[in-house]
Amino acid sequence: MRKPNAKERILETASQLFHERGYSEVGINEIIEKAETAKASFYQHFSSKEGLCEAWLQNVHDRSEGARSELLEADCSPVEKIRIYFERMERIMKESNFRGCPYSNTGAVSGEECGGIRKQIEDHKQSLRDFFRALCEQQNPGGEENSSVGDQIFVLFSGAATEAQNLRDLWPVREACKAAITLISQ
Amino acid sequence: MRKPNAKERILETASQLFHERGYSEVGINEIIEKAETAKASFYQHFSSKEGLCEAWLQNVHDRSEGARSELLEADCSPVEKIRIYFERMERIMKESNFRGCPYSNTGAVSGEECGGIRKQIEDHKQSLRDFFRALCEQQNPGGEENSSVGDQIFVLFSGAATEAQNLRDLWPVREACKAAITLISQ
Amino acid sequence: MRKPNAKERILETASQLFHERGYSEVGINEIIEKAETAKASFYQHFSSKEGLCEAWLQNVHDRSEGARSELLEADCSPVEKIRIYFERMERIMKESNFRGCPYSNTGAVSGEECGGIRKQIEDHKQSLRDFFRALCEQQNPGGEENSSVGDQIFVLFSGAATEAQNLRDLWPVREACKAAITLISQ
Amino acid sequence: MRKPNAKERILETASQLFHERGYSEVGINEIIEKAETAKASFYQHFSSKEGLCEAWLQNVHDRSEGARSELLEADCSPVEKIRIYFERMERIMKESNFRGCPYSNTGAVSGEECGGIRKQIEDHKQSLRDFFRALCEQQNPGGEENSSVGDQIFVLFSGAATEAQNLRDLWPVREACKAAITLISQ
DNA sequence: GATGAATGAGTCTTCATTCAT
DNA sequence: AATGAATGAAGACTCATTCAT
Repeated sequence: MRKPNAKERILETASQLFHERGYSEVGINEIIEKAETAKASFYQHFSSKEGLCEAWLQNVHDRSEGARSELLEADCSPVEKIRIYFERMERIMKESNFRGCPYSNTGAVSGEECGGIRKQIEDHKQSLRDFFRALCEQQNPGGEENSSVGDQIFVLFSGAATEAQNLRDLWPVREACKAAITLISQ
Repeated sequence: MRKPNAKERILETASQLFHERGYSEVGINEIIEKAETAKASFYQHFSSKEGLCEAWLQNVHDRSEGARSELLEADCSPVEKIRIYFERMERIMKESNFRGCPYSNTGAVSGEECGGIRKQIEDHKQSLRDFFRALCEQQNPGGEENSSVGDQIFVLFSGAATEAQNLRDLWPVREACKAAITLISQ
Repeated sequence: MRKPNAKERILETASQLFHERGYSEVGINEIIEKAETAKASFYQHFSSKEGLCEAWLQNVHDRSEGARSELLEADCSPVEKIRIYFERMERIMKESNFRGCPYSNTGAVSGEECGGIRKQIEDHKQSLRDFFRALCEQQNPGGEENSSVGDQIFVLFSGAATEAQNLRDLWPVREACKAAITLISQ
Repeated sequence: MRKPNAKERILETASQLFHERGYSEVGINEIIEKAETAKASFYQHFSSKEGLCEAWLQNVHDRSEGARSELLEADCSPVEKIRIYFERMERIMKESNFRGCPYSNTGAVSGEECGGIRKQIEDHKQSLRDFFRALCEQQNPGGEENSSVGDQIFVLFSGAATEAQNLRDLWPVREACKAAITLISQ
C-alpha cells in the first residue's frame, strides 16, 4: 500500500495530522513514523517542520483555488453559489470531525517570525476575499458596495468555520449562510 | 523574593503570555520564571497547565460578562451598542498586537480530552450568543427572527476576531460591524 | 471517623501505604492527604520521611514481638508452633495482596546512609532469629546445632516471604514450612 | 564524545546502578550522565525506564542461565554442585557490597501494572526452581519428593540472598547451604 | 534517495523539606 | 498543636534538528 514516494507520503500524513489536531500539536516523530520514513529522509525533502507546514498549506490552497474558480463559472445564480459553497463547508466540517480552517488554526499558533506561514495565510485569505467579491459583482454588476459586502461575507465564512469548530456543531455554518444571502441580496 | 500572591502573579503572567502567543506555545517554565515563582509553587495553586488555562479562561469570561451586562443596560440604541461593542474589539485588537479570541485560539489546539477547557469555551460562546440575541430583542421586541439574527451577528463577531488576527488588520472588524448593523436593521 | 490524633493518623496511613507499595514508592504528599493533615503537621511529629519509616518499622516490630513470645510459651509442640507461625504468614500474605516482609522490602531500597532504618531491620531480624533458635532449643534442649538450625529456619522463613511476594503465590510458604519441620526434626 | 555503543553503555551503566542501589533509587539522569549520553539517545534505544529495567533483568537472566546449565552438567556430585552454587553467591554478595537478588529487589518496588518486569521475575524464578529440582533429580533419580525438595532449596536460596543483603553478612548464605545439603541428602 | 544513531534544550510534573503565621 | 504557601532539585519523557554512513 505504501506509496513509492517518501516525500508524498510525508506530506500526505502531515496534512491529515496537522488538520486533525493542529500544527503545534503534532511532532515530526509521529509524522515520520506514520509515513514509514526515516528521520533524515524527512529533512532531505523539507527544510524544517515549518517548511513542511508551508508545503501543506500551499497544497490545500491549490486544491481549493480550483474549486472556487469552477464554482464561480458555474451555471447558476450567485445566491445559489453561496449556498453551494457553505454547504460544501458543512460537509467538510462533518467529515473532519469539526476541524475548521487550517489557515486560521495555524495562524493561532504562529508568531511574526514565521514569515513563510504568515504569507500562505495572507495569500489564501486574499484569494477567498476575491472569490466572495466576485460573487457580489456577479449578483450586482458595477455595484459600489461589492467589495465591502464581499469582505463581509468573507468574515462570516471565517466565523462559521471558527465557531463550528469551537462548538462542534453545524448551526454556525447555516446561520452564516443565511446571513450571507441576506447581505448579498440587499 | 516577592513572597505573597504567587497564585495571582502566576495567573496574571500566564494570562498575558497565553493571550499573546497561544496556550500551546507557552511553557510553564517561562510562566514561573516571569512570575518569579518556584515550579512547585505553581503546582500548589494549579492542578496542571490545563488547570491554569481553565482559570485564565474563567477569568477572562468573568470580566467580559460584566462589561456585556452593563452595555446591555446602557442608555442608547441597540445599533449604537453594536457599534460600541465592535469598537471595543477594535481597541483590544490593537492593544494586543492583533491577537484574537482567547477561546477560539485555545480551542484550536485542544482536543476532545480537554474537557474543562472545552466547557469554558462553550460557556463563553453561549454567553456571547445570549448577548447578541438580547440586543436583537431590544431592537425588535417580540421579533421571530431575533435568535437567528443574534446568532448571525455572533458568527460575524467571531469571524472578525479570527481574520483581524490572521491579517493583522482592523478592516475585518469594521466590515463585520457594518454587516451586523445591516442584519439587525432588517 | 477521623481519629483525633494527627500523629496516629499519619502513622496508620503511612503503615498501610508503605506496606502495600513499598517505602520508596509512597510520597509524603499522598500520606498527609490521606491522613487529612497539613504538611507542616507532619514535620511537627516526625523528623523526616525516614523518621516516619523508622516509627512504622518499630511499630510493626512491637506488635509481632508480642505474638512471638506468646507463641513461644503456648502449650503445644515446637513443630506445631512452627506450623502455626508459617500459617500465620500465609494468612498475612493473602490479606496483604502478597506483600512480603516490610523490613526486607525497605532494606532493598535503603543505603548505608539510612542508619536508623538499618538498625530497625537488624533488630527485628535478630529477634526473629532468637525466636527460631528458641524453638529449636525447645525441641532439642541442649542440642549443639540449635542455633545453626534456628538460623536455617530463619532464612527459610525469609525466603518464603520474598518468593510469595515475587510469585504472588502461597506455595513458597508451604514448602518452607515443610522444610523447617524437616530441619528441626533431624 | 564516545559516539558508538550508546545503547551498550547505557545498559551497562544502568545494570551496575540498579543492582547497587535498586531500580527505584536510580534516575535516568544519573544513568545517562554516567554513560556519557544524551537523554534523547536513551529514549532512542529504550522505550522507557521500565523498558530499560526489563532489558537489564533479561540480561542478567541470560548470563546466569548459562552458568546453571554448565554447572548442572559438571562432573561432580549434586551436593558438591549445591556447595559450588552457594559459594558462588557468597562471592557475588561480597563483590556487590551485599546487594542481593536483582529480581527480588526490583519486585519489591514494582506493582501489578509493571507487566514486563513481573514477567521477567517469574521467568527467572521458574528457571531457578527448575535448576534446583534437576539437582534433586540427579541426587535421587525418580524420587517422588524431588520437585518439593527442589522448591525448598529454591526458597532457602532466595532467603539467603535476602538476609545477606539485610544483615550485610555471609552467614545466611552459609547456613542456607548447610540446610540445602541436609534437605537434599534426606 | 535513504537511513539509524546521536544530541541539547525543552516538555510537564513531583520530590521532601522549610517557612511565617 | 496546627496550617497553607513557598521552594530548589529532581523526576520521566519529547522536541526539532544534524550527523556519518
